[in-house]
Amino acid sequence: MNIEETLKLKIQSALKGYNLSLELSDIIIENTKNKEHGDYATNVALKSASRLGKKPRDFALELVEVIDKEGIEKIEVAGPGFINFFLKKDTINSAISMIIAKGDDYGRGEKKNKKINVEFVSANPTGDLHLGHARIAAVGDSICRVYDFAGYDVDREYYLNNCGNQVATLAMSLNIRYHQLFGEKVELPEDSYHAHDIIDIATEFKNTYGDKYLDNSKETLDFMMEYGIEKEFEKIKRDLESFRTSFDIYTKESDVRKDNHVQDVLKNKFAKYTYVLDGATFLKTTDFLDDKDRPVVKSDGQFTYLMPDIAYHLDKLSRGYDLLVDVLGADHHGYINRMKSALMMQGYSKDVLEVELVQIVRLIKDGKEMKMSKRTGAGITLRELCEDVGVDAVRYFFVSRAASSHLDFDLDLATEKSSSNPVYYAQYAHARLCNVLEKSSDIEIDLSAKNLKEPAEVELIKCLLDFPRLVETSAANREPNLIATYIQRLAGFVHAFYSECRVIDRDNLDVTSSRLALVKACQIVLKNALTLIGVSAPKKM
RNA sequence: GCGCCAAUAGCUCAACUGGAUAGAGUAUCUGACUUCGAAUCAGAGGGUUGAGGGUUCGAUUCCUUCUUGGCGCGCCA
Repeated sequence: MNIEETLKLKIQSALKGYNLSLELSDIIIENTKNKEHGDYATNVALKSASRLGKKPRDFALELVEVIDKEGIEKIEVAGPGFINFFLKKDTINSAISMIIAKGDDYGRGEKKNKKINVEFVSANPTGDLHLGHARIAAVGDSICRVYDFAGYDVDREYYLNNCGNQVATLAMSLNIRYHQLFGEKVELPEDSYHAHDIIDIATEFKNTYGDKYLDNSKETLDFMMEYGIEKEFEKIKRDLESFRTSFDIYTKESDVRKDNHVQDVLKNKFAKYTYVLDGATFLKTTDFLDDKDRPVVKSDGQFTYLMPDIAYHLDKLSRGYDLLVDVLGADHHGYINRMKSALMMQGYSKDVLEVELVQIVRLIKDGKEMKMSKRTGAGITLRELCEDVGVDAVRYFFVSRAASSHLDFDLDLATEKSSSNPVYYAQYAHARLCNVLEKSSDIEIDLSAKNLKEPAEVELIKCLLDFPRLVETSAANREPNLIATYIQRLAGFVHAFYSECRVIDRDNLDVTSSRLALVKACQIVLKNALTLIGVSAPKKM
């Protein structure tokens, strides 16, 4: 049981005599920003005084009388009616042994028995991943890590669009590049993929098959499409892997479409919500959340992207998830109400799908915005980014910003100043702690940590105690940036402690062994937090 | 025109989801290595939280009207 829980219980039992029926989760314990306000504070008196017809301050004073004071130095009422707790040093210090005992599991939440599917990246296999995908990958992967650590059952999924116009264009581009390699004077049309990787794949194709496929037949194009998709997708997976992002499930659009499944879904489940106009079939999404009805079958008989996508989301739900999360670029926001409407047609709540929008990243080079485009191949790829700036720095950069924040990525600044990336501040703190532990390996650690009393030490311990709650909040709101902010704060306290309190002092082993316990606890928490956002915790730098 | 997202220190971003004196980094200035790693620390300056109105004990946070910017508004995905 941690300190916050204990305080909540004390408050709850103090409230028993009043007719308030407050859940434990309604009682909010806050960290104080100011030492004069004690270690922790609660606003219950402010919140509920009016329901009892009392003045907040008076009610707070009443409560203080009946709260169990064990482990507490003193309780004060302040301001409009805050109740401030000043804890005994032992109470705070005792947290350290608990953290060390839990180790890698410190901060892990209890099992929630909630199955969540997070789909992210899902980029078309028509070219390299770029800057925007990097942000989505960093945010999506971190969300999954936080979910998992907080106690949710999470599956990471990638939806591979291997049907439709995009991949047909890929085949066409590949075919033309292939012909060009034989000296033919054919130009790439404007709307094909111009990036260099298509030439690489065409070259590989030529090296494998020679001139066997110069006939421009439909069979050849189909074969090239298969070939191109496979090569592109292999590349994507490899790049994501080196970005420390992996998936549990890959679903291909072709599998969703298999055996006329999409036709069946449309006919059997959506017939009453469709109508035909100008030869196309429309879905009445306006009956639910949308502002326009959406075409699901084009007048040429082909599905639009939406219909297989709907079938795909229904498939995910049929696998037993309590919640679907799609992490999408903000330019897809129009998509949300369409999909939710379709799911609602099948009786699902609109909340069964949550879409996490990640704002567009603008690439700045030489002080100017550089438009990224898969078609022209302009921009910077995830791979180049990792090579130039480093995986840790890139991930940290993206995760430390709220997904909703619009941000500019200045390439020159990122490469040139990568050494001033805040990630190194945290990693350095971790390396310093490891160094101390290594140098003192012969000294016994005092798990009771009874000799800690300096302000820098107390601040640090209280920061360590925040971690579990932070994990919960971060997961519940899908905000991994909270973890990054926490890491900065913790690293700050660690550095301050390091300079103020010398740890290893062989003439004073009592204090040394207590401080070593604190050092160990900090090292654990820092590492756990960094792992949550996919950043390494090095022992040396 | 309609919709979604945003606007906080010179710059890049926070603010525990409605709490007490709005905080970090960076940049500028001043100090600190004979000691566990100076990729660090201590300190200074820097704010009408885009503007107005509302809700209440209390608003950067919620509602509303503007302003500015980004992104959408296809039988593309």
